[in-house]
Amino acid sequence: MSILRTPPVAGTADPSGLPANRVAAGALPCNTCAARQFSICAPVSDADLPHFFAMSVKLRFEPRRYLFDEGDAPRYVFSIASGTVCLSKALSDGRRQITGFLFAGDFIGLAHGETCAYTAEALTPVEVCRFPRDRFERYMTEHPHVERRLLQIASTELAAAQDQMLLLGRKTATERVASFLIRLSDRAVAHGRSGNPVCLPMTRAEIGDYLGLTLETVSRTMTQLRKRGAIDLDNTSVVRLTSEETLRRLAGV
Amino acid sequence: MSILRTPPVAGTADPSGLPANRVAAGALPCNTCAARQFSICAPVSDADLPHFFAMSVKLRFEPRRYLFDEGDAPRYVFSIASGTVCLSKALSDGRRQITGFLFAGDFIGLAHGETCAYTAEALTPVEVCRFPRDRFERYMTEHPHVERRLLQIASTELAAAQDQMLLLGRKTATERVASFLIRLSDRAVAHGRSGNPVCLPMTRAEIGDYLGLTLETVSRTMTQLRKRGAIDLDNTSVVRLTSEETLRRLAGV
DNA sequence: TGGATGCCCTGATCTAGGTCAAGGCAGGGT
DNA sequence: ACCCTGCCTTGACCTAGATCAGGGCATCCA
Repeated sequence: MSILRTPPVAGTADPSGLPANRVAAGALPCNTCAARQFSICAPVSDADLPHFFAMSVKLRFEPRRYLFDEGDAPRYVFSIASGTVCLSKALSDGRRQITGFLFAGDFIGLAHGETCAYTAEALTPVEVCRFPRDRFERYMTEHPHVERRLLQIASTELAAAQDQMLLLGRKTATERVASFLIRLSDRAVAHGRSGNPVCLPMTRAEIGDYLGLTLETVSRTMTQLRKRGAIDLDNTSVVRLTSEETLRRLAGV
Repeated sequence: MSILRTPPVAGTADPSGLPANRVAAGALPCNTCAARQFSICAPVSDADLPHFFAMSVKLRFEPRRYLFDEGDAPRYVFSIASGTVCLSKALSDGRRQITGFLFAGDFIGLAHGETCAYTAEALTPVEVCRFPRDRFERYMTEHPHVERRLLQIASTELAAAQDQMLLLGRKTATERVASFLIRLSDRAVAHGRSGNPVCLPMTRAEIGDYLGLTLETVSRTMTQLRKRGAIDLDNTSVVRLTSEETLRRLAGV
């Protein structure tokens, strides 16, 4: 696995040219960060934001780059500013399970023990704020609001994981794909974007690795949903939900 | 679903006969609770234990009783003192996925939103300490050590959930059953008990609902593991791991 | 302009595990 | 002593989805 790991590409997010962790308070990029309100930083007070921000470095990862790999020492935690990341676990023969797709506002760094429990890979160009794990934990200890927020995040993640177990253990291929499209749509709405033309910033193979199916089955199921009048494909990565009701029924509760 | 719900049976755990939440500090059942060191109460200081304990009621649930049901208002959180509980989610047609088996020391109450996200059912006679959710949260706010501990628990649960997604999405039936037996064995060891004759306090159907298989496949796979020399069945609910190495190999990483 | 590459779709065939059915065995009640 | 019930096992058969294979269509680069 770790052979596949590629080093991160340093970002250029701070237009001031100053080192990312030494920015004047008034010019904090956080103030214009679209992901802020959905992020771990949401409960950080304006007064404390410079201090919080000072712990971080903003980085950019190109598609197919790894933020970290299963088995690495967990030195950092991340908050996604933009782009799509997938988390995955692999078996030694190459079979893998994607455990989640993450978007702007999502936090990466839970569930690690002595080593990283999963791989985090950029699927699109990704911008993240990266925090050293130990400093982040110290900060949390001193700022219970942030710790409380992280507990909420963990709790939400856990509920999502349980939903996914139900999907993987008991749903049919049609139900899986329909559920997946609905979740993406609902998530877009929750983040204030349109839920209807749903963007799929991942390949059919990646969807398959998320849904416990092969890419062929994902593809076949998509055309089947199209023929049933539930969706329409503008191109392979933009899905219009022509009948959300049909889709929700096919998703099977 | 909620039709199935049965009311809890009040416990008789406190031999003093006093109401469970009014016990003298010196006589705290916590002091002799075998589960204490593995529980949410582990980080509670001895000095604070009476206060913590005063929030709780000790209850006993008989097999097949529900602690709560998917969709209920989440009024309580629980710490298991003894017995086995399963958490599950169901589809409207009856298919269900067990998302976890819980034992002495485990905490129940994460991952709920407005309503309970899953059903909790006693598989054996179960003793729990039950805390009102709101009082428990207030206590946490005032005792960061407990909140920190809950975050650790949530993080561990999340890692386990991701393992389970890999199992459900990508492992074969043999790998699933072998992984399951190994996990039970490892967990017993982690709790200071013997890892080798593994007890299965759940039925084949329940194992199937946990592993995304049918009870027939679980049964067939067990006899296959027996024929391969990996395990031996003393009776249907006690498994001896005759070759742990074979079993770990069959579990596939 | 013409490969080369990466994704996607679709058809033919295969198989792991599901479904259906029958029988065994232990424990509990009368 | 007998039945009933719940659980487990095993056999015969079936099917959803995997596997294998081929072809299409963008995008990129020489």
